Amino acid sequence: MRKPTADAPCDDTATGRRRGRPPATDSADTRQKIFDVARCLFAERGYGAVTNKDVASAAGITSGALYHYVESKLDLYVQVDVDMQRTIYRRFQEALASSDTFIGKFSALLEAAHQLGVDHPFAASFVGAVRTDMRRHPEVAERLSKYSEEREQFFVDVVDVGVATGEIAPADKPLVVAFVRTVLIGLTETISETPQQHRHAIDGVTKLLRGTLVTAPRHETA
Amino acid sequence: MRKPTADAPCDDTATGRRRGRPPATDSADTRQKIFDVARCLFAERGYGAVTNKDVASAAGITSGALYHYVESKLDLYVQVDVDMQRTIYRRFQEALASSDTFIGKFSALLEAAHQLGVDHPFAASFVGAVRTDMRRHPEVAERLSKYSEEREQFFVDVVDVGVATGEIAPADKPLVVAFVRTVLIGLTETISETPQQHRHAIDGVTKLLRGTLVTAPRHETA
Amino acid sequence: MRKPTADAPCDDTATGRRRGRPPATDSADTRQKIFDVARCLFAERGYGAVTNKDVASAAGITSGALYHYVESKLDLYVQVDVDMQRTIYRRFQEALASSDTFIGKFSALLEAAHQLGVDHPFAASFVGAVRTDMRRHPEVAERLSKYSEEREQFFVDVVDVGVATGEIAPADKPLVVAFVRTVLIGLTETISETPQQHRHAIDGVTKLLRGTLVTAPRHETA
Amino acid sequence: MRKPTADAPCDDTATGRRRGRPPATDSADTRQKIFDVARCLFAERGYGAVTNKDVASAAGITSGALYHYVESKLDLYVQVDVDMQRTIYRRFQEALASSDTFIGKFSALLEAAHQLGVDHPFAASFVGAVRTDMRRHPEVAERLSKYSEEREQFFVDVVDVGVATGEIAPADKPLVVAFVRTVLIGLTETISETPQQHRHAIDGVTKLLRGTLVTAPRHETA
DNA sequence: AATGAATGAGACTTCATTCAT
DNA sequence: CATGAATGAAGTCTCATTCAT
Repeated sequence: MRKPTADAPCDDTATGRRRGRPPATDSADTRQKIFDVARCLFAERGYGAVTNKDVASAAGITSGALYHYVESKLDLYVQVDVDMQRTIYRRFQEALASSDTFIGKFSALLEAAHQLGVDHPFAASFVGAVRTDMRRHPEVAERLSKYSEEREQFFVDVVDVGVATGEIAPADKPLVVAFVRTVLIGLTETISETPQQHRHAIDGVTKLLRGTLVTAPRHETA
Repeated sequence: MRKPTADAPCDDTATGRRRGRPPATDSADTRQKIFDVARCLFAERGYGAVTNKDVASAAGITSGALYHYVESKLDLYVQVDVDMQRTIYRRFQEALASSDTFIGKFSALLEAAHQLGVDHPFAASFVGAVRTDMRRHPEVAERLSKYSEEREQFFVDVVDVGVATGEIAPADKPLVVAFVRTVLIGLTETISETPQQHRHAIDGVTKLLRGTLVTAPRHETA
Repeated sequence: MRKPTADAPCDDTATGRRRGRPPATDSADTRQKIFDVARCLFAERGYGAVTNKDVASAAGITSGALYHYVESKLDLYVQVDVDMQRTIYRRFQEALASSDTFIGKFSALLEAAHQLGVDHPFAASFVGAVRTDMRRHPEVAERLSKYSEEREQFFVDVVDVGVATGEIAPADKPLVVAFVRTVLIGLTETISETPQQHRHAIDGVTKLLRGTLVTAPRHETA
Repeated sequence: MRKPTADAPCDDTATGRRRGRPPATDSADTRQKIFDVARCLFAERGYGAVTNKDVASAAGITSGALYHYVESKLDLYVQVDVDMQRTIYRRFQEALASSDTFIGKFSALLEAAHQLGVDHPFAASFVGAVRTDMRRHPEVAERLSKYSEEREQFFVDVVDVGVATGEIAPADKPLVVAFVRTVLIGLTETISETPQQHRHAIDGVTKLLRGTLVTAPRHETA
């Protein structure tokens, strides 16, 4: 069983090595290492600011050797993203299944997002990086556009439940969709900061939804 | 009066200069043009993906001539950011002054953010780009870190008002700070999309704060 | 008036130089130098075996500076070829105009080919290199295919004259076309060797056409 | 009996090995396959544009395994060439023995060249590739120069026969040597095209030698 | 005999920056 | 003030070759 190394910081192991095949090498290990460090580096610095050499030396190989595993830097990025999607969507689907109401589903979603950040910090911030990289690099956008469209539909589906249960007035639907989207994007963007702050943000949203975060001021003045 | 060009898309071509060399090739005009297009380009593609040549040719000059106005690409970025800060903070201070309550101030803040997006679309998304670029490019972070710290304090100050007015329980303060921050970041990230969606997100937050966006479901099931 | 430097050997001038713009530089001179050395190097070693650095340092610049003059190595190659076509076709058209018979035209063509080799040795052998490079590098073939089709038609046109004058039996037309083509290709391939041998080959063909090169053996034995 | 695979196109894919590891994976089979595909690939694209991986995968092995059979890419190329020389010279010597006159020998030579092209199309165009590769790659030239000198002597020997039989005036000897060489090179260069055109070229040369290809025009005008 | 992981040199290309004019 | 020629560092990618297995 291969241990999940996703949580480790992006190592920068550049061990000098001689020519031919290194002894005791497991290809699957190297592949895993590459994807782990790539996820981490892309999450932190984005597509453009990460070089092949960065990835390779963090994975303990040379940049030429990367090409035994991926066809190009873009291909590496895409594969990392596809991996992510799988992980995230499984968790999110489970979260959604845990309740029948909008508030329940949305809270579970936030909770899942938080837990993902705890379990796989780079995975979560990679998702934030992707949105930015799609705007900045046309070649990334082209390859990932189909996935991002799926993601958008996701928000709408959750809100539709709220309309069905009566929690949300049909006229408010666009407002809630936009709100959900804004909050999830905001959370994604801040996930790489302290888990404590992230926790706070989620609790804030949850409390606000239940109407217990903010009350009318003692004396209205404006 | 120089017309505000911030709203124009980042021209990617020198305007077809009719009638030979324009008589009013004023250094100030060129300077303004450079900053306008730089703001726009940096907002759309970030620090790393914009080249000096992109900026220069959109401003109608060559990349060598840029160095008459700025010391380096980084310097240009920083100056654009400083310009932004001034514009934004004036508006935000005005917004804060318009009310004495947390809800009032926060709503005004969101309104100001929205209006900024309408008046200067690139200015607003530039702010979002800066946060990302600071994470991705250490040299940017180093130069802009002092401003971003000020920004953080801003959120805290607003929430402190809510604690003082009794709208926010002292224990909830970190939750509200985190929430405010998350929403504002989420809004900044989505500002470059349709104004309508942005409007919806803001209205959603406002309604939610007032407790009229989401209600308990007709029949609780989970 | 710029002197034709095409005849000079491919210089390998690598003068160390400091950063910015070098003093007393004429862009047209550098451009001319680049094309001259490129023609020469491509002629000698072909598209694949010539590096940008080879061309650049022979032209006295760095390989990055090449990109002020051409968009890519392929583009450089194509431009050199286009230059060549012009020179060659002007000469060949003049040669063809000098006579009304097939033998006259063909002899004049061979003479023009020889003179071209004397005047511009690299130009002529570049043409030979092109045929090979088109076979070896698909990207070259794609860009130059239209020119090479024109060239083929050329041979046919010359032979058609011979059919019209009665020098060639209509049934022999394909044989003569193939012969003309074979000889011209053979000459192109050997042009980079000594001019004396080239001269001999041309004289041999001419004499053969006039029936005075080879006679029946004194006593036929086989 | 191993079937001659020289006529097959250069396979670019390992044959789908059905039924697991073939029992007769004979080292000699693999060796033959390597040389066959190498000859074909080098003939089509030349030394520089063929990679070890191209050869290996067309032979159904990996590029590392190539090194069990040859010491280097250059070594492979040289060995293919040595193989060629043997085949070609045997045929050419047979052709020369079939007649005692220059015209007879030269015609037989052309016929042998054509037949070689029909029997082993890649073999013949490989010879053309070698001449080019020797000019383009010094390392190739160094290894093959001794063979190419032998080849040159060959032409002289044939012509000497013609001088002895009186078919060629002694003073014309250099012209005929150069002509023979030009034609053979021209034929070699065009052999990879349609056999029909090749046939035409040879018939054209033969007819021309016998004085029946081109006659004086009906009315001389120039 | 063969694989396939890995190296290291070198290719093409981009780009921030410098500087003579 | 502006151009545009040029550098040099760096980035993506290719490839001949080596070698543990």
